[in-house]
Amino acid sequence: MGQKVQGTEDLFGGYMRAWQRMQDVARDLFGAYGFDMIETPAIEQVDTFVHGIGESTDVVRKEMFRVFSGALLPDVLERGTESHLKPRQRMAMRPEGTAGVVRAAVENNFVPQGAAPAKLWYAEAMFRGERPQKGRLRQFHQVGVEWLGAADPAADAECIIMLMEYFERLGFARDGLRLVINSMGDAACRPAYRDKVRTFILDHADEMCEDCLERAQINPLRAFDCKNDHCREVMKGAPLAPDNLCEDCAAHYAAVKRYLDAAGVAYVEDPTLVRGLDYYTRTVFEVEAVGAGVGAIGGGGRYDGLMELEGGKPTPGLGFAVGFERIALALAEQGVEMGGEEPSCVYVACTGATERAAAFDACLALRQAGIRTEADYQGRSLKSQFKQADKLHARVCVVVGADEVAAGAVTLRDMASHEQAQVPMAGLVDAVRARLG
RNA sequence: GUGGGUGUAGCUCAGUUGGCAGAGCGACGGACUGUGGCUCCGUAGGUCGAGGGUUCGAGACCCUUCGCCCACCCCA
Repeated sequence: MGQKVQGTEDLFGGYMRAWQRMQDVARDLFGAYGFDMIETPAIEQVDTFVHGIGESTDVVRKEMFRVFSGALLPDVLERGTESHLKPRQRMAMRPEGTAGVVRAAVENNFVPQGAAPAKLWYAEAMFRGERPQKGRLRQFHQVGVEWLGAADPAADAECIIMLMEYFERLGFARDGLRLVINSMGDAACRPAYRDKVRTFILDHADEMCEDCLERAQINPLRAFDCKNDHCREVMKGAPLAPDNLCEDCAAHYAAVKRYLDAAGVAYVEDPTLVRGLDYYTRTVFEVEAVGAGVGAIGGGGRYDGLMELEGGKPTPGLGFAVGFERIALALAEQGVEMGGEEPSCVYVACTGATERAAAFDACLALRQAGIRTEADYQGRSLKSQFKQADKLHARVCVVVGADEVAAGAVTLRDMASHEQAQVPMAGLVDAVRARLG
């Protein structure tokens, strides 16, 4: 009995085609914006993620799959610590894509001083040790982009515009999407703002839930996300990020909004939008499919300090990631099957063992011409071969019978129109091509 | 990590107070011997998630265990 790991899925059939379509559309669209594809390792040193994502985040604290070789694991278990391990022996499976790409950019010097920005996109599996539920798996797939070396607010706007265009090309109606934006400030103004929110929570400590009191210590901004109605009510009085931006951040945010307005992209400003990863600065955004009930289907923002955190020179950056599984769910709920139709083919039917060799030749010729060709390998009757042809969505059926073999020909049947004609074996490929249009 | 639900044919699920494992769909074959979709007829297919227990007898009751789903937390 096969056993897969909890919260993982096999990708095949229409689901596989959907994932490939995500990538095909990304290649076309992101390519037009000047992005090239990159693939980074599925395992990285733990520090790559810890530095980038942030020590205080849930992703790092409880959701990362740690990787030890079979030789190291007993040792780690016995000592109850990994502190004796060398950095390269402490690894984790990537829980998101940005940290690895930024690490790659640092190591390979993608953005030398004074150079044009590096623009990269990826389509990869991510791993998080959470309990699975709808739209949340432990191995899931994201398409994302990272744009390193661009400080211009136009880059923020272009990123968002490209993201919305991407959703549209995948089959979403623009009014079925909700784009939410906010600015979280930068190293100059965020720490002070954070402290203000912490102070606010502590001032209202007797009214807040325990989780929020813990958040006040670890990451106070996340109290805005609390599901507790009373906490939400209290937090309405809390200081808001956009009101606490330094001059530069305020100007940047205003410019981003101007560009979005100019491009006619609708957005909702949510001064309480907080993203769960620590590396974000200034612009953050999220997209949800209205009524899909799967959470955000994409999100991202600017991370001007991340290159430095990963050991590089100060370099601005921004990007986003979208979740394949959630997008597939959300589209399905809107009646859009992302995987599209099953492929059609040409079916070669033969009447018996004597004609099998000629059918074999016909198959090879068609396949060498790049035409998807199927045939019977179970000795079925001609009638049931036609049933098979129908199930396989054959547009043309090539019949190889005794008469045809004797005449050095085959019969072509157009499955939709029922038209039939005999053509010489030598002209098979051209005749089929003509039928397929 | 916490809480709830569920597991019977390829799929969706019935299965009464414990008494010979079922339906629909799908698959396969056939309806005068070289032609599909519709219709009709027929056939095959199950370690009832696994292990143990109670019983003359367990899919059902008890214990254990595993898988999966949903929700919380968090996030894509």
